[in-house]
Amino acid sequence: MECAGPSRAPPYWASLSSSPTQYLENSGVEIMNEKYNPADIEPKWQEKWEADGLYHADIDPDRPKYYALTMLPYPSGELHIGHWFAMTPSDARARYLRMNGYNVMFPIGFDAFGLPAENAAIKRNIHPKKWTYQNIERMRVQLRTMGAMWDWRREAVSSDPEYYRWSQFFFLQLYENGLAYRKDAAVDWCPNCNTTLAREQVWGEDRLCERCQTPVIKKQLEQWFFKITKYAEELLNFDQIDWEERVRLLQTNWIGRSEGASVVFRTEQGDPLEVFTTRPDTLWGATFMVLAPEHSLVLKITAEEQHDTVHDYIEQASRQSEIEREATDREKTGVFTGGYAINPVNDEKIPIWIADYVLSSYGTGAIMAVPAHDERDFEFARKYDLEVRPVIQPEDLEPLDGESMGTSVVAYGSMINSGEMTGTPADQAIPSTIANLEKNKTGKGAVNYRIRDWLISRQRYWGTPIPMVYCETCGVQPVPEDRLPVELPDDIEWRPTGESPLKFHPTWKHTTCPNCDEPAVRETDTMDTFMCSSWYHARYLSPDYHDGPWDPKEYDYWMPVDTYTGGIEHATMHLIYTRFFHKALRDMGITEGNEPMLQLRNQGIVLGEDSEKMSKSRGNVVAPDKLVEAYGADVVRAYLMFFSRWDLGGPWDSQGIGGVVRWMRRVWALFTDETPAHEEPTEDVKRSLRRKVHQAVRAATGDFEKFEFNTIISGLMELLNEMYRARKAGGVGSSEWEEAQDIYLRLLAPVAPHISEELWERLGKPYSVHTQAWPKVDEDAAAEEIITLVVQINGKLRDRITVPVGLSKEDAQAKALASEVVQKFMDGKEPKKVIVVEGKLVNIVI
RNA sequence: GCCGGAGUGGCGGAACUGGCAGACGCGCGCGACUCAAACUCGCGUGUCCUUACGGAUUUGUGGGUUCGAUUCCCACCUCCGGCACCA
Repeated sequence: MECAGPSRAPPYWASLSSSPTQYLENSGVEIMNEKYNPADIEPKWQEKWEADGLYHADIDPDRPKYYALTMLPYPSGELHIGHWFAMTPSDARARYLRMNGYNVMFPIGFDAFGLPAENAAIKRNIHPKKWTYQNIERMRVQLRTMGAMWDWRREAVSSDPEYYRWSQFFFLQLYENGLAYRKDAAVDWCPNCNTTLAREQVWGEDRLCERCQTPVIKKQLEQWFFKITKYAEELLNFDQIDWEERVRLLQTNWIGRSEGASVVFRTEQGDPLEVFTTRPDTLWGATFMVLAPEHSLVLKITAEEQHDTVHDYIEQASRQSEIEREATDREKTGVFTGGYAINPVNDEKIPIWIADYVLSSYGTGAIMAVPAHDERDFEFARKYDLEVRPVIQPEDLEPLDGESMGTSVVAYGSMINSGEMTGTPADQAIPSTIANLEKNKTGKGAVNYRIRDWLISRQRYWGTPIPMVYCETCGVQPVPEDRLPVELPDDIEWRPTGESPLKFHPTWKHTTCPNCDEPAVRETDTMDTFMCSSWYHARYLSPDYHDGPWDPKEYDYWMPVDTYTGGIEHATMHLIYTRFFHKALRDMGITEGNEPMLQLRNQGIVLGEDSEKMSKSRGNVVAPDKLVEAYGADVVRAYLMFFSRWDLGGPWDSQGIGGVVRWMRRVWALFTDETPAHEEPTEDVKRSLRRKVHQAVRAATGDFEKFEFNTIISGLMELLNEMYRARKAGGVGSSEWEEAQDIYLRLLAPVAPHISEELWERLGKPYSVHTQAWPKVDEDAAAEEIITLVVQINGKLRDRITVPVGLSKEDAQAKALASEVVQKFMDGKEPKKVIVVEGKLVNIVI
């Protein structure tokens, strides 16, 4: 193999003293009857579970259902360690719930449409379909090595015609309900992906394509949108779901609700000119208005003598956005239109400007400019020498002067220079102004949202065709439901031209109008793949169902999703789309309930050993297949749960996994070594073992509920250490020992399904450990009888005393004061105060 | 600029409701086994002082509340994430 260069990180096993395989072979524990060799047991059990249908989940009205869902993978062709990190703890938790009596469904499938397939096709001249389905084949094999409890009968692949036919069906439903519409607009375009993007797919200040990190540009195009804005308010409500705070915040910020007022100004020509403002209390300070260059009234209001200037500016603004995204310097520019507007609150005539700092896509595309109280307007006013008139006087500031102020004042305060409203105090200013506007019918309280409608058109081949037809006489026509699916043709040429490849197919786009039967043309754009993933959780329920997107019987039983797990990077994409989709379909009577997923938890990212994001070019990619080969799936699963907090993720540590290898080997050794005890265990040993076992059950149960997988593993490690101690003290063979073994394997089962099944069988217990009940805590057994009380003097730890549980405060105090160490530190002084916390400590204040 | 999160040993991390900080693991040190190594097992391992016994100190920094603060409050510093001409 060729060396990739000096910056390449060593492979993950390089720090081990030998190759992974040797590492395992050399590690036999002497006392064991047989070495722990995952390769001997893991495939064996995987085959048996599959043959037995152990993880099939079927409708069972007698058991509570539980729908556990992990985000479906994109079939890139290589299962990533990130997939393992996301999926194996989710699997463990699904198993835990199953052991708790739930009828748990844990399905899997593939998000199979998308750009990488097409890019691979262009690069390597392989059909996107072939590439995708080959990858799916390979990933099915890889996924099986996890030993997860997938119900493979539920597998759905979003690029199957039987799947996307229903994506098309939903498109039509949205269309018919006025939630899908076509609009000519300035949209985001990725010049590398050669397609438009949804606003959600443009990231950060630099406006980079979410997929390829290329700066996006603006293009004026006719595109399809979904009216997600209609649901903005409802999407802000998370009352019915248990989603992580950070996701709720991301979505809330993304939706960006602002409260204020809409105010209707009038142009000189008498046209209403509506603006949105969050500060109606500053209305009297509006000294000019600004329209976005694209605003529909611009040409009408432009005065004769300003025509050329305005025209040039519009021209320049549109060219600028086409060539380059927003200028980095951000110097505001604009021109006077020569037109004027009348301020409804004081009938004042103010000039109308156009400027590109006003966005056509937010609010009404027009603003009232109040330079005294808005930073942007202030900057603009000073640049073009426009009037600055303060109308709000904050209490703690010197009286404001428009001529001399060096910056705008955004703070609240009492109104000044505001006609009849002058003198209104801060807390009244906004509501009073709104009331006034409403009384005069010149405005009203209003709410605006930052979120934009979801642009779903993509100029690429490998996606769901948009089921619409354009007819010269009848216009835009939906494809009738009974003619779905509109299938993708296989014989296609991929030309990275920036236009949809379907457009260049010789015959595909030609069809007849569903309305008049005359020749018509198909829509050649395909849908955003987030459309496919907005409803896959429901297709999983019945992937082979033909009479609808899903079998209503299955839907009624399984929905909604009880727990959804996946990456947080989808917070403002998939996770917001899927909520919108569900709510839109609910309003059409297709889905039930207000939310598709009740509980959401997000894992962090596994970084390379160099703490950088894993990437082929950095050479820091950890390949799960190699890890499984070297250590076995159980070890990889357990290590991924153990190495960090699940919600945080963190750098991979190839040394650290050794600790989990050792633990698993010690588990194996303890359960397979049949050396009889040499001595009888004391009652203390047995009692203590039982206590530790039940305390461990309590801890593991709580940790599963809280998604704290790292402490589940550490708890199991501790319990194992405890069992080794008990064995040394002669515990083997007692009934307490047998209970400990039994419970240990049940606790281990969700985490390490193979070794626990193998050892369970070796103990002669009935197949399968995975259908056993999760152990119940015996509170009496878990209770402590003797505890250590901490004795503090002035809050400093001075002594520890051993006392029985339930010792009275008086006795605890007496016992603490009697301690020799305490006597020494008290130095003959009398205690001023003694605090006794039962079961915890005694603090003596002197 | 706005919104949010996080700072605990050499490292990943643990700590119930304000009550023994550092569980568990990695790494490191010493020892046993071995001709030797690896593996495995045992012991130790926050920092400083002390030969030792022991003591002091310690959860980003500075304050506050409290008998007692990693935990609550205030201010600040650093790092991370999101948004950003959103009126």
